[in-house]
Amino acid sequence: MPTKPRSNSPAEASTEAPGNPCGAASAEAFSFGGHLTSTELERVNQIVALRHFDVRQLIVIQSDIASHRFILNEGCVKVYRMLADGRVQVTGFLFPPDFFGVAAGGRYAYNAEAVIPSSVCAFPAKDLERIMEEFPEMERRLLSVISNEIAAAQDQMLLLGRKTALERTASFIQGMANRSRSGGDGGSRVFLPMNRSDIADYLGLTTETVSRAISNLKARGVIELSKDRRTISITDGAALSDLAEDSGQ
Amino acid sequence: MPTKPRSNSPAEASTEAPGNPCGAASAEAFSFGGHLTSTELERVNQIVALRHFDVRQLIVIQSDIASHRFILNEGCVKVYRMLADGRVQVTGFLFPPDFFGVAAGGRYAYNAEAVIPSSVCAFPAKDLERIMEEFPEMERRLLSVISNEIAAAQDQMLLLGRKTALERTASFIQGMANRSRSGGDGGSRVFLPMNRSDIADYLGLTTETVSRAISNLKARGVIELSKDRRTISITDGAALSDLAEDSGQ
DNA sequence: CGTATACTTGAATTGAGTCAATAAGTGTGG
DNA sequence: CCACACTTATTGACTCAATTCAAGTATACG
Repeated sequence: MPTKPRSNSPAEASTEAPGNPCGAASAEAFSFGGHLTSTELERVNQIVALRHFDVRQLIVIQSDIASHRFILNEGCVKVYRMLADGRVQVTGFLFPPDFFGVAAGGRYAYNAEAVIPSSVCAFPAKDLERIMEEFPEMERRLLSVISNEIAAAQDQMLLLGRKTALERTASFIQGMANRSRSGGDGGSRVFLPMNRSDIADYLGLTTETVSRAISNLKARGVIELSKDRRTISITDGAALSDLAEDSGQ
Repeated sequence: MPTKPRSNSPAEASTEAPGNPCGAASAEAFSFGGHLTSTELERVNQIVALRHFDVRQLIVIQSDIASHRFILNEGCVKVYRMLADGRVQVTGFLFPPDFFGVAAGGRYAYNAEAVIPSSVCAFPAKDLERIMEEFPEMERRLLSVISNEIAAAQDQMLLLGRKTALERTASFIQGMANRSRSGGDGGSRVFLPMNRSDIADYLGLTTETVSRAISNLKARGVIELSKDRRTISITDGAALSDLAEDSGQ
């Protein structure tokens, strides 16, 4: 028996709302809390299906017809683009209860792949659209989610275009810390579910450079690394912020 | 008298729809064509105001309260972020009839500055919101516009994270050519309203590197430069596409 | 316990940046 | 129309941050 049992059965993933595999995730993602009647919520539940994905399994493929929209229920997903010769740029990491599957011109705009075993709630795009027409509240919330996504994309462009390797790595660690903080976790301990190669592809660097930058931060006394090197403790948050240079944010 | 007179008076900008300074721009941007009654259109016109901006004049400032939304009526606008030490990343160039002024958390997520003398239609955000509640059609259209913006942002992340200077420059020229093509212009001649420094800040390079890349493309016989170096003729579109590596698009 | 995978570290290379000079284009005023 | 200044763009020489190539080490896993 593995030390960290993973949820691979729909039964386990649906503990929060029996009969609705995605209750918690969908409600949280669309900020329904109290805004939908049980009838309305049931409407959403009718069309949702829970799907499981193993590590490195593709969830959506760029340029495929965008038949579904998704909410990440458990795990971590990387969103990325690829050039013909194999160069990869990860444009974002998703955590529960992130929404994805946005399309441009009826087709998915990116690849999405499970970074660790993950489960997602899948909504047929057509059904979701119909429900959105009924509940404009939902559409407005989606607009706000996507607006934030644009702001994040612009931050990432600034990082990729103008920051040094050390600054990129510091920004990444700080960003992950902010996410897990809002997710309820204590604060200065950050778990990184993705490997160095995924981080490198997100930061526009190589694995070696990411590794060197992390070692550099460790040597400066800004962070500490766990034995498995996937958990980072921030020991000097001020220094990390300085390096990250998050001016406007 | 200058050879290319610019429209600096509201009167000249409102030729298309007398009494409504932004008729053409707002209708086109929201894809109303035929979908709004004259009463509804009038509602939009009531709240719009035309504003003029000189070269390098700021239109919106990052982190200011996002009181207005805009549609570019004439000219060209650069959207950018800046680090504390002055490093700049241009996240996009806007052309008529692009929409901008999207906010995250009630505040503008970026700076926007006129690249050439420009005019914009300004809508008070509150009024626009109210109108959107009345006409969900508009909101859905905005959602689609923003979705495309995310796809473009991801393309740009791939460019900034993984493409060489030559590939970035080729991608930029091809992107500008696509824009002006859809804008009605013939095809292989592209006018670049922005200077090399703005291009460099968009591509995550320096002006020198952009200049070298353009010279390289010229030497390869892919493009030709006009005397004023702001108009590019694409002489080998296939070679340009190969260099740009626009896999999925 | 041994093998595979992931990560780190070192040395050499290189693409883009920096610094510096030149060239071309624009605008002004005589 | 020309001379001058000013801005913008190009080109060259050198530097450096990050990549590439190459070991080496640690951790996970069967």
